[in-house]
Amino acid sequence: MRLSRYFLPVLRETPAEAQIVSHRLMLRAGMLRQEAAGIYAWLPLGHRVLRKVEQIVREEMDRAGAVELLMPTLQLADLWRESGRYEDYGAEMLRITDRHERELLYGPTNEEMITEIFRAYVRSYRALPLNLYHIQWKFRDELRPRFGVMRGREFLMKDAYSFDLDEKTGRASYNRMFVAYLRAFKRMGLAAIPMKAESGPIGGELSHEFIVLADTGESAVFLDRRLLETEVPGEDVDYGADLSPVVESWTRLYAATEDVHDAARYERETAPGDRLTARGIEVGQTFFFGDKYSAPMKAAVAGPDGAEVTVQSGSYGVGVSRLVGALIEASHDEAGIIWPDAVAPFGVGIINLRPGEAAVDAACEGAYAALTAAGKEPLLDDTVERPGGKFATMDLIGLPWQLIIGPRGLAEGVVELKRRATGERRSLPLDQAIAAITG
RNA sequence: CGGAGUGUGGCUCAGUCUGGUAGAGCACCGCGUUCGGGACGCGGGGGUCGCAGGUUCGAAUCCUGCCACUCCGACCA
Repeated sequence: MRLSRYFLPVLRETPAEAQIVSHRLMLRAGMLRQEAAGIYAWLPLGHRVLRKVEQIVREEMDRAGAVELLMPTLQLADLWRESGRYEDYGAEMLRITDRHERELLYGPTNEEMITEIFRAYVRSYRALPLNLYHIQWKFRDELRPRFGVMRGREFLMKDAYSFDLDEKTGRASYNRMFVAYLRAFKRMGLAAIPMKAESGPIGGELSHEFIVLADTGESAVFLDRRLLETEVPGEDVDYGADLSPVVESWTRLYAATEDVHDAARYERETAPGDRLTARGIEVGQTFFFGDKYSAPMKAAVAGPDGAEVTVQSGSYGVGVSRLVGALIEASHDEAGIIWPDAVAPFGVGIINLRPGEAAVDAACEGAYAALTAAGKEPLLDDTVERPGGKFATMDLIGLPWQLIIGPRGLAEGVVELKRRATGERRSLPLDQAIAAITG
């Protein structure tokens, strides 16, 4: 992408409404525009990151055997009356009436709808286990939206739903999602720790919150620091195998958010040197809730003996839009965002220090073509502007690499290569710089 | 929903107390000089001052009502 043809409205000053660093940086870096309290337009740069995060989640869900579909944002109230949640959900649910006086709602989650879809088609235990997921916008009319995309009212969520014949296979499905989450967050460059959770309005007894550690996190967490070294399965993980040893390795050490923290247990189960008090951001939650929805909504299949069996279910959410904020909270400095490679909106920023000067333009175009061909998604700053602004903008938007090309360097046969994360700068010939980036 | 606060050009804000021709910096457009880490000069465009009533010769400013947004708290992916 050429910056002169792109849409990147960066701000030099911080909009007054933004209090936390991810919100400030998203607004300043031209990623986000607030349209109403807790409702945002994702501008091109933000949209690219959102899509990358979404794609990593999708790939790991698919790898774990989940099957993607897409359910609507609007749902019929009648469906929610079946589960009894229409009244339970309260004012947080956005309720809508259509022209026929039909009661609708903007979905805050999709347990009811997926159960309705499941029961309409699945009749045999042979179709199990089944895990269906979608990545769709949700709406929860929060009392007080805040922290930008971290607590919006409208947010993009991946939600998966597992269906199994019995509790044992249901727990195996739960474990597959647990491992998929470990992998997805790791790929994004995040340290996300699963912590035992209360299940809240979703229901059920087995549940974990996945918490990203960041100094600016919204809640305090207490954990055994050895969790930071616990291994995450590689992409060759066998989802057909028993994954309980992996889950066990992540759940046997103490880790709790402040609302469920048990100080006495913490002292009993951790050595003083292993205790770590930190702050965290919840980016995902897994639930196994048995027949909480399948029983009232009559989702059952014929078992091997022909008798009808109510299915066992779980649901598994990842806050995709929230993750973009969490990534920034976990990785930034005074100058701006520092994107982990896997989710960076562009792989490398090329700064043309003298647009219009033939030799510089030619070098930039050459680098642009080579990096594009190598799949590095370069963003070429070919705008005519003060060079200082170019450097600050590139730092702000946080691309992993910066390739700085100007007449002075070219006269000596070199360009400058900067690694955003470390600030390391090197002068070297263009072809070597490209080789370093494409690694 | 309890408490506190803010609405003035795209952004940050002054002006409101004490009513009298809407301002500054940044951003934007033009010309020129510049050009290697948020340049400079000259010229220019852009705002029914959140909305609606009211008071007044005259309202961004005073009064009433409403709306939006933000912060603290309780609640939440």
